[in-house]
Amino acid sequence: MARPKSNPDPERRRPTEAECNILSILWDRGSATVREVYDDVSQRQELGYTTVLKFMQIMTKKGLLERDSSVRPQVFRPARDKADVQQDMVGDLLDRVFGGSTESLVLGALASRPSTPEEIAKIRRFLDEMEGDSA
Amino acid sequence: MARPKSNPDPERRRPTEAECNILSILWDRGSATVREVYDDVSQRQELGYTTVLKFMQIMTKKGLLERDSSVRPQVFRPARDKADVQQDMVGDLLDRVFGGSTESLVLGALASRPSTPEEIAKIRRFLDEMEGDSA
DNA sequence: CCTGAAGCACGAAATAATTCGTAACTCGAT
DNA sequence: ATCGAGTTACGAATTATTTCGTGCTTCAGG
Repeated sequence: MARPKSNPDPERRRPTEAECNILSILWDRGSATVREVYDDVSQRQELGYTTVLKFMQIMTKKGLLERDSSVRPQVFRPARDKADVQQDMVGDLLDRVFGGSTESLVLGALASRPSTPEEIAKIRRFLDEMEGDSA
Repeated sequence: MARPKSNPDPERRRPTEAECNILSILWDRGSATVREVYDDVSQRQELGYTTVLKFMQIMTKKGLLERDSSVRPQVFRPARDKADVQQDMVGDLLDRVFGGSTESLVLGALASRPSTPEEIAKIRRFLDEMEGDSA
């Protein structure tokens, strides 16, 4: 029963919640050993060392991370640019929850957090740039 | 092994992907029977009737839907406002993927889709309103 | 009242995600 | 060469998600 859904495109795989936590750290550091990621994660979450290791192994298999096994404590780094993945994920949410309406999403984002005038100004500036390019 | 994570707050549960599909329909219609949701979903996805029913039962248990069993084909409706849930979900993504940076998210959203000048104008108008309120 | 089509509840199977334990491996200090 | 601490691989348990099948219930038409 329960025929599995057709194998999803490995390139288009979105990181899960736990994977996002690890990716954030890797994006900040550029690269890191399991121990380094573990120490970082541990500051806000109780999680075993081997759990973090396992995640990073899975993520490597999924193509989210790359691994350098030539050095002794092996070093991992993100396989994709932060901005790329972020864009994929927001695009995903856009389709799944906001019916593709960018305004609704932006509106929701702004409403979900108290935004400072500086942030608003930055967004405005970005809108200007967009129009400048397209016009 | 694998101690389960502490039971998540049922109020703060985010709908899964399949649940989002059904919620979208319910938000559009206001309320609907399983048959109606099934007919709608079926137009773009091959999915059994009882599958849809099961989802809606689970969603009711999770508090995402409310059910009126007093009428014959029972009628379901969303338990929470679309805007509320959307806001929760975008807030979630904001924290998990964008490090809480609203500009980054908005920027990513705009970059992920070709936006029309009309959309940009609407967003700008919304920014105006926000500043008007807070100032 | 009887019956068949539609509705509904329940359980179960398959996959994905989360979390460790254990055991094998590696390497610098003795 | 050896030993112990840190590293890595592997498998397994548990929960969540997705997907139906089966069988009971209900009600409108005869």
